Amino acid sequence: MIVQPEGLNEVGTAAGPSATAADQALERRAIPEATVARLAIYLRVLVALGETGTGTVSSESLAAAAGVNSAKLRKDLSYLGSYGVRGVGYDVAVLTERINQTLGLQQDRAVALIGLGHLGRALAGYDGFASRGFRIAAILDADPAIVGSTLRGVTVRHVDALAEVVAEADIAIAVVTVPVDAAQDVCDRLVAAGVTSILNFAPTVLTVPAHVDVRKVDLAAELQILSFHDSRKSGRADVAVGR
Amino acid sequence: MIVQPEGLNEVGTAAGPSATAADQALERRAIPEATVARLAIYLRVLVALGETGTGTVSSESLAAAAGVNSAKLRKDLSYLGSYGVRGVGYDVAVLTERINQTLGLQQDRAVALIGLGHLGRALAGYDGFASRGFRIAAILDADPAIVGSTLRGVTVRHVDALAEVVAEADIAIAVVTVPVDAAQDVCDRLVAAGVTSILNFAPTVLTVPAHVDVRKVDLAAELQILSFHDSRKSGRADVAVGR
DNA sequence: ACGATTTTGTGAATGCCTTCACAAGGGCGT
DNA sequence: ACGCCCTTGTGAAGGCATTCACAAAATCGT
Repeated sequence: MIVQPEGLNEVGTAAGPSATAADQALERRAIPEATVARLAIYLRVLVALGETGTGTVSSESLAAAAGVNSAKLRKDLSYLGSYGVRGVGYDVAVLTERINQTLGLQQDRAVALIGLGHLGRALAGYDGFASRGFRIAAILDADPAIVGSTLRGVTVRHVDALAEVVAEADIAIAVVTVPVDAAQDVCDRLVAAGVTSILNFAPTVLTVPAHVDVRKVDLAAELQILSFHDSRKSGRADVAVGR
Repeated sequence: MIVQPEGLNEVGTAAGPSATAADQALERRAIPEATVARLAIYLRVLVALGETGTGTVSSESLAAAAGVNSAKLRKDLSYLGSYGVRGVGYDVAVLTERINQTLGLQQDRAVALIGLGHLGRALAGYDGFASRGFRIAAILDADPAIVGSTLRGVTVRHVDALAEVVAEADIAIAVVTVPVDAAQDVCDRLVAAGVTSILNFAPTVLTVPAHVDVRKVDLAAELQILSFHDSRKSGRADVAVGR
């Protein structure tokens, strides 16, 4: 049972009902948020298929591998255009490329990592970022003891130099792993420096202007959601207690 | 989960003498998945308010602090019963307690952590778990070099002992931070051992029986979603390239 | 060349979630 | 006590997202 609706993450983009005809032509139909989230999954499966030498794949089997039903997958892909062949399926290489393009993964992107605690270090060492075109171009922290040290070829800078660092490396995406108390402040500075996308691991709601996207990863909340479902399965102890 | 048991969907309105008191106490209305995810956020805000000594809070200000609109918040809370006072607001302590109860957070829960790489270590050291009633009761890894060492008072066991460890500590929730290739195998073993809720950090789709809940945290996917929105903001370079 | 077979792409139907808008309820001042 | 003001709780409406189900391609075998 896969309990994961839209859950915690929300992107606040007001993509807008006000698209011009030119925009329409250039952009195709607006891609639903739920579809974007799944494209990333399809992409991973496609890359894996490509590595095994698979040339084409049907919506049925691609959907199975991605854990969704095939109608949904086909509808998702239809937002990208018509890239399948009836009676055959999708060309793995072509579709991979098309999704990469749609997600804007063709250029590699400079990412700043703010906060080098346990989690920050773990993320710095996570191959999944680099291998998908996200290059950690800057690491910032507030602790003078680690500023100046080098991690994965990147020198740790002080968070007070945030504006310069962001400008130098042309950074648009930041990953925030600072303590809760510092999160909104760091966030404000990032926004002021021109960052437009933030992945927030601090367990707090960040307030940002409308043009900035925030996605939140909230580990404790994830466990609490599991706890909710779990307590409903086993005996309903909570109900016995409560009125 | 979305089991949707009895047909109590159409809740009798305030005046309606519909369900018996016993029914109310046992079942309540089914809580939408989207609401459950937000309860965790409300809870965090409420706890913070409680610490500042705030006694009551209106839906308007609680909603603002949680980053949602007030109608949504009120509807969410209405699934838990009627705990507000018109003209006044919600009692912070009462509501905190009620959400804790709903999420099944009154008992503390034993969690197993499988995989002690960078991310696993970071999670082991994360206070947010322990402080919310999730006790890391077991740590497992496949590397003989670290099996036997102690982390945060817990001795690392070999992943082959998974079944015994789960049984000993009565574990229902597992956090999986093993490499992709090992994830499905570990998952299968967890399920066989009786674990019913899994938080998966490995970037792969886990296949599980219907009675098991899986939630996935996919860091690379999060960045890709940000990338999508980002590339639509800045100049639309991808569209210029692509057809 | 053509029908059988496969699989896509998509209108239509359905269902879930959010938002609106307001009646009902509760406290407070006079 | 009474009326005013505030805020909840919730029907109803509106929007998205998912699922259904089938016509429209495209291949393959004969």
